[in-house]
Amino acid sequence: MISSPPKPAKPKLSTRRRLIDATARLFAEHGYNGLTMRSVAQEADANLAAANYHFGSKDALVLEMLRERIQPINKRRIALLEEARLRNGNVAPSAHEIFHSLIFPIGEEIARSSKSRWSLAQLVARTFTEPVCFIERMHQKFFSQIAKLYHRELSLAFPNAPSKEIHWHLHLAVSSMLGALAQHRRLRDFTEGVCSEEEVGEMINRLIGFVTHGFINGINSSPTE
Amino acid sequence: MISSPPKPAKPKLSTRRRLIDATARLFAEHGYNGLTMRSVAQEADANLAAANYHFGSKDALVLEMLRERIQPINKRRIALLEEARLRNGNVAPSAHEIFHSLIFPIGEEIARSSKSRWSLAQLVARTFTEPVCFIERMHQKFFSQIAKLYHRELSLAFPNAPSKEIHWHLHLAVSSMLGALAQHRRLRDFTEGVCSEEEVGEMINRLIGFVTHGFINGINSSPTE
DNA sequence: TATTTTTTCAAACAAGCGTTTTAATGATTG
DNA sequence: CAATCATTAAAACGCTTGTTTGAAAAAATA
Repeated sequence: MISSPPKPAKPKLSTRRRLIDATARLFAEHGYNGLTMRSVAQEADANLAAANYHFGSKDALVLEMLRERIQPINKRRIALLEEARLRNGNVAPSAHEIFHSLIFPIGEEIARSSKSRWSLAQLVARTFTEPVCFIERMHQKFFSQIAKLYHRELSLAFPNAPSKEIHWHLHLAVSSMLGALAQHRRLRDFTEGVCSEEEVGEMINRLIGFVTHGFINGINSSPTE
Repeated sequence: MISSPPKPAKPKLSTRRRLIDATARLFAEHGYNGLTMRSVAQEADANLAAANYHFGSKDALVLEMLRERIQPINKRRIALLEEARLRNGNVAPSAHEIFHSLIFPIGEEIARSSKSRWSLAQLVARTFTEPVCFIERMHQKFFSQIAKLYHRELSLAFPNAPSKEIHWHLHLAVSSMLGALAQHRRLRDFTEGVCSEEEVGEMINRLIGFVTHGFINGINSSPTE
């Protein structure tokens, strides 16, 4: 009897794949400086030299991980904006639709990556709070055009609002989103156990409403151009 | 002719003082892991061993710096709340007054520390985003009672709102505040030069309005108890 | 199967880290 | 002045960091 070779229950992913995933987990939890090549190797069940072999350096490894994680979110944002535009018959999307398209894709990704649920929230937030300068450069590369896009979109939704006011309140809205993502893991402690981190959907929906109202009221209570 | 001994233009502050100030600057800029004892010594123009001599360890040094910087802000918050209560004749302060008391003291401190203006904003924000666990513990120690106080205050202002809703939206408000402080230094980049980090007062006032409206609308558009 | 090419592995490297030590200096007190 | 204390200073400690090396193993190609 020729037995087929026993397939391992877990067909091991490629070393490269495991390295990137381990990097994402550890970066989200410990930040750039707290992430070490040795901890990545251990978490990925790989050799210490593997990461340098596949990516060249720690910087390149983290950069590749961030690119892989962030780009799908940005593409989804643009798709949702386009959807809203079509649904309205080429009329400018509302503030709520705009901020929905900005924030909702993050909730989708958090829900998709079922294991270690809200680590992606931390990851996105850490991208903005990390003091390491090369990450700042990366952030600019990935987000500056998105920022421009949303400013344009909001200018269409609020044609009478001065450009500077839109800049100000978009900045506040984005900052609030990042703050909420970064603080999400402290939700239970902060609320004395009343609210749970499990309710990611709740958080995302409330956050969308929060920044939408904050933005609208800020724009309306400011001098028109 | 006996000349009086030439007084140095800058009467050097105590080593301890210089170490704490240098720690504040470097912690705000580089975070806990990016701050090294050697960089502190250099920034403070002191010997490497001085920090260990005066504070015992890196942890103790950072902790003492945070305590010194944060406690005045919290005292001012409580004082402003008390002021509002007296002004209203013991009637519960409004949401705007409550969030004003929460956020305004930070703007005052930023304005007071004229040099390196918004580094205090980063410092406060970093307290919440640092992954190092002992800082998390410190945060809990300093802020958990403040959080309880504000929840109580908001419950008085919105007697019909369910406690959980107040928890949720207070969390969002605090997260927004921290996000805005953390992102403040990117204001100019984010807005393509339209808004400047110099306008700290502008930022604080807009932020107070932003979270107040976000909070009120969030509470009002949620089911009453 | 023989021969490249790619990937893994253990070991070592120099550099930077927080901390400690020991001696020298300065200030304070008797 | 002498003696005690607090502070500064330079050097070293053990440890961890990112990266490199050279040989072994695996995979791919011919």
